[in-house]
Amino acid sequence: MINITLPDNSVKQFEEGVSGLEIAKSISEGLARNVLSVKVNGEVWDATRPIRKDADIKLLTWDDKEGKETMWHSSAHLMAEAVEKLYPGVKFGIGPSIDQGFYYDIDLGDRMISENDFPKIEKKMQELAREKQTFDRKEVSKKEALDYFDKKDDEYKLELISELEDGQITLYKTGDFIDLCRGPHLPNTGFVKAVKIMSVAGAYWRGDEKRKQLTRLYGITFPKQKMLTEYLQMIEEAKKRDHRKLGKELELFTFSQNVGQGLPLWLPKGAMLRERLEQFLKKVQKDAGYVPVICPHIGKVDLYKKSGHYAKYGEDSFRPIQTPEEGEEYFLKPMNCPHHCEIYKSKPHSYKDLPIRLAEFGTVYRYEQSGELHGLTRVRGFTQDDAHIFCTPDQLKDEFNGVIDIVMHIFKALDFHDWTAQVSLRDKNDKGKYIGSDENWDKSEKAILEVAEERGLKFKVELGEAAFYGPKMDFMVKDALGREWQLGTIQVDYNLPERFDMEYTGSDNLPHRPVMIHRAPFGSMERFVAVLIEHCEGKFPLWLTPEQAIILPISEKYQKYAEKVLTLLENYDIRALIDDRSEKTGKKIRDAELRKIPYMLIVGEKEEESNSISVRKQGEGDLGTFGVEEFADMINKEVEKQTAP
RNA sequence: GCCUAUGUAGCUCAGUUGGCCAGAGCAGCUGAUUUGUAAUCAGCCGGUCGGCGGUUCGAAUCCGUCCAUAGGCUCCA
Repeated sequence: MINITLPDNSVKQFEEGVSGLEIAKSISEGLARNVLSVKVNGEVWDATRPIRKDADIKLLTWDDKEGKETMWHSSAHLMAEAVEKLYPGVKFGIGPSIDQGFYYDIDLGDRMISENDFPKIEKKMQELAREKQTFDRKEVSKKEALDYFDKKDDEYKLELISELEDGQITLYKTGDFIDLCRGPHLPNTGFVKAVKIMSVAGAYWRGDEKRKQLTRLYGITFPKQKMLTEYLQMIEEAKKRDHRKLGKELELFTFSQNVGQGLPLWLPKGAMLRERLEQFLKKVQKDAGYVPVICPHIGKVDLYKKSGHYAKYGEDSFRPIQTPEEGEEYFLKPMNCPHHCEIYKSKPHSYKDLPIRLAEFGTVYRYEQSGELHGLTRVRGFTQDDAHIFCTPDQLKDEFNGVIDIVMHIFKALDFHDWTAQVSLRDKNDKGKYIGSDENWDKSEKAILEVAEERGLKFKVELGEAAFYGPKMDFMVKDALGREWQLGTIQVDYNLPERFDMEYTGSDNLPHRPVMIHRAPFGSMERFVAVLIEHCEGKFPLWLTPEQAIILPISEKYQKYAEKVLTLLENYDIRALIDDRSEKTGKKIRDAELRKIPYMLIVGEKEEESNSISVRKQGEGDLGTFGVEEFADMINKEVEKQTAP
């Protein structure tokens, strides 16, 4: 007999070799029907795998993250089995579970799969699921594994096996399909009740663009049909928040094929919104001791050779511009830092001057690959809310903290809660990717980690994600469809001060090297506005929205009164307009609701007589009658509250 | 850049065995209506069917190519 400890710390005795599934059955049949896998001493196992020693266990169901992973990973096998039956002779790469579902990378040879083929794959998967095939685990030697996949001529599995250690290789067999796999898996395929192939895409083998491109099939499965329906509905809802759709509908920005790919055109309403964001940050920065600078959009190629950017990105940039005379080449600036370095160098500095914080909303141009462009989140011309802080090594930590303060202030004013900080460090095994001394890297990486920990930030560390010149902390936020984007960024740089030979005179009267911090709390105005649109579904906070109120006269008779109200509101700095069309009030309300204007002010006979307005709030309905000044005060108080530090 | 799709009026979308002057709703314009909390009525205007080339007696429809867009891969100073 062995002792099994359940999550509630109760201990039960079972025969040696009992499985998670059998333990579940001993508790209740209902539970047994829902157990997908089992966590044994912290490791997720097949629910059918025998447990031979005392153990802490947790039975995993759909409600557990690991339960979902088991379901989806097994579904990847199920899909592979279906594909192998429908397309005999195909070879398989990897097939993991992901955040929402799973995928499998497949080498189809000369054949191809398109969306039209999804239904028959889904049908086959459902057929196989109904057979309740078991996932049979088998521990094999490396040689056995290699022999099997060699016979199958599957070079991808062979490559994976060759990197594994002998003695820890397992195969899983489902129906006729045998796969190299660590597991765990479902008790049987019957747990999969709803199946949907989501999309097909090309994916390079092992993420290397120099290697073969395989066909990646994305899918998702559920233990209930209803869950699939709900999931698909949720995606449809999320699409309504897509900034590309709302940007068009709300007339914020557009693109023109004649201007070029990835070059956004800000329409008046979008521009007003963006300007307000910029003014907001400018004020915050002024209070935090930043000073403005302005630089041109081009700079000599030599400037970027000096900074090191040319060697790294020169070939992948827009081609240089040439002067009419021979010999001089200029780049469209892909970043502002080299210019700001030259500003620092325009005069000698004392340690008493530092820190110096140079800020600029600088528009930059980068040649992004065409397949990467995406609405306003990934573009070829964009404006960074950039600043460079030049400080002494001793000041680095305080300055870093000061920048985080600004980022937090912005997130609060815009009601962003769902962000994570990502600390990107270098990959010490990939030295060629980075420039600068190990000593400086170590120093700056340590500083960032200390700050993150001291502030108690929710952060994760990513090795190998650092910029080529230094480590960084990025603030990540998800878009409507769950894709993560980098917004704010703070980057430490010991490299440019070196390359530009920047100095300050210390109290010891000797020259010293300053440290540089690149930082952009919004990141880029384009991307930030995109994420903001999705975040608030186009219903911007009152302080930001281009149109705060719309006056709706009941009929032309009240046009004069509407104009009077407008003038009053304008005196209170409220952004309002009048809908003077010859339409019924219901129509005007409907249109204003769709334009997501926060307040609708209805004026007719009643209001004119009592010198008032009827206020309707977008999305909420009638708020009752207000005096105009009373309403204006209410609006201005709300705005003040939203932007308070 | 690569894989797979898509591209018809300002917007959303009909239009497939290739066949008369390519349709609808919304938006816009004109007129009527003078309107009370999510769509008043009528008329009108508006399209090189993404561009170019080809097959065909005939192409929005079939083929090629380029451009743009979407989902992914790679990349992201």
